[in-house]
Amino acid sequence: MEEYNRKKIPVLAVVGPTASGKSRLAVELAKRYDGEVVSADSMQIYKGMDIGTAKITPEEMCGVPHHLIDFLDPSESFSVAEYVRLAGEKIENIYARGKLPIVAGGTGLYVRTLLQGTKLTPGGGQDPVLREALRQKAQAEGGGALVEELRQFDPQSAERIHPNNIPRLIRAIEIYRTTGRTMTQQLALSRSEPSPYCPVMIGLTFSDREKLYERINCRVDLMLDAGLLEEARRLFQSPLQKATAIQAIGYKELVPYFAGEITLDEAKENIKRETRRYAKRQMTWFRRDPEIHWLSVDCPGGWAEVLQQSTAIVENCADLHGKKQ
RNA sequence: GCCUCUGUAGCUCAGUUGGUAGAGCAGGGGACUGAAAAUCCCCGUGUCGGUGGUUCGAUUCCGCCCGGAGGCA
Repeated sequence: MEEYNRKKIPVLAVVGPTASGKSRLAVELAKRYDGEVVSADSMQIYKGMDIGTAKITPEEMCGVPHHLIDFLDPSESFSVAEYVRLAGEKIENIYARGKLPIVAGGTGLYVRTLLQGTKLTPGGGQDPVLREALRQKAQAEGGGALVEELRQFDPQSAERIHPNNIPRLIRAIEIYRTTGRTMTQQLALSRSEPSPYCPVMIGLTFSDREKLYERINCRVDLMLDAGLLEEARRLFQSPLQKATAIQAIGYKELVPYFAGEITLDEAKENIKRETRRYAKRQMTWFRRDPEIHWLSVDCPGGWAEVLQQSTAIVENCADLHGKKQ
């Protein structure tokens, strides 16, 4: 077992809800342990979306190399599969150079899929035409119709996915139609190989949810002050269509304001509310993982204590910091 | 000072011809394998302002007190 783990790549991961200080902690730990940061954030990948995604600035990076940030045009779509592939390459490369890979980000799906070593078949079946057809079918006949269609070949998924969750139903059908494999089979297949990583995870949280929300509210105000409106205007000038970027909180809530349908204050409140809900969903995602070492950002000892605890966690894992001897 | 209206969930309000109450929003919990900052599921006990009285029983009726809003002086 020990021998087996040796082969795995040690990875430090910093997760948690938005505005909890992940980026900052990742940089601190990278400086201390000669690491490089691999972002796990589905929106910070986009160029030109800096303020609204709270993207780390070059100054804040303190010279620590950051990967998978700021490299894609907002009109391009992206997916977990691409993320896992790119992040895997980065991690291997960082490790090969004798440095510590630090995965930091709040996109639970990305973090889990990457670190669990989920195997996603290359080119694994996307069919925009089929998607559209299924979407129309759902609209005309309801989600139940998709459930029935899915039941024909994948009764397990038909049972598992709620009839109202149209995108998931579409995806389950799409997998089968394009690969010949059912989603159930695909899930089993993707878990068939052990993860190539040996992750140590630190989760940042708040003992008091209100504190988190105050921080979020405050940060949204700062974003507006920093020029979020201009950034959003620029973003919506380009044709985004169905790109991932239009889902970004902080931007999509401004659309009705630009259209003159709501006031700026209303839009601002909407951004705050959506961010709060997002943070809650992130917590749900990460809480489920028993491997995470949780640290409270609002602990009595403050940031210094968080840092101290974090280093204790790293020191505790020989693979992370002792690999160079 | 007098008169009228009003005080019910964090907020805005329903409601109970007297048998201790329910919507929307906010909020909470959960799911999550190719758009995930997305998508979806579940969750409503609160001194019915306080205090006396009538009553088998009061949040509901009556008195007084306290807090709002308006009107007359």
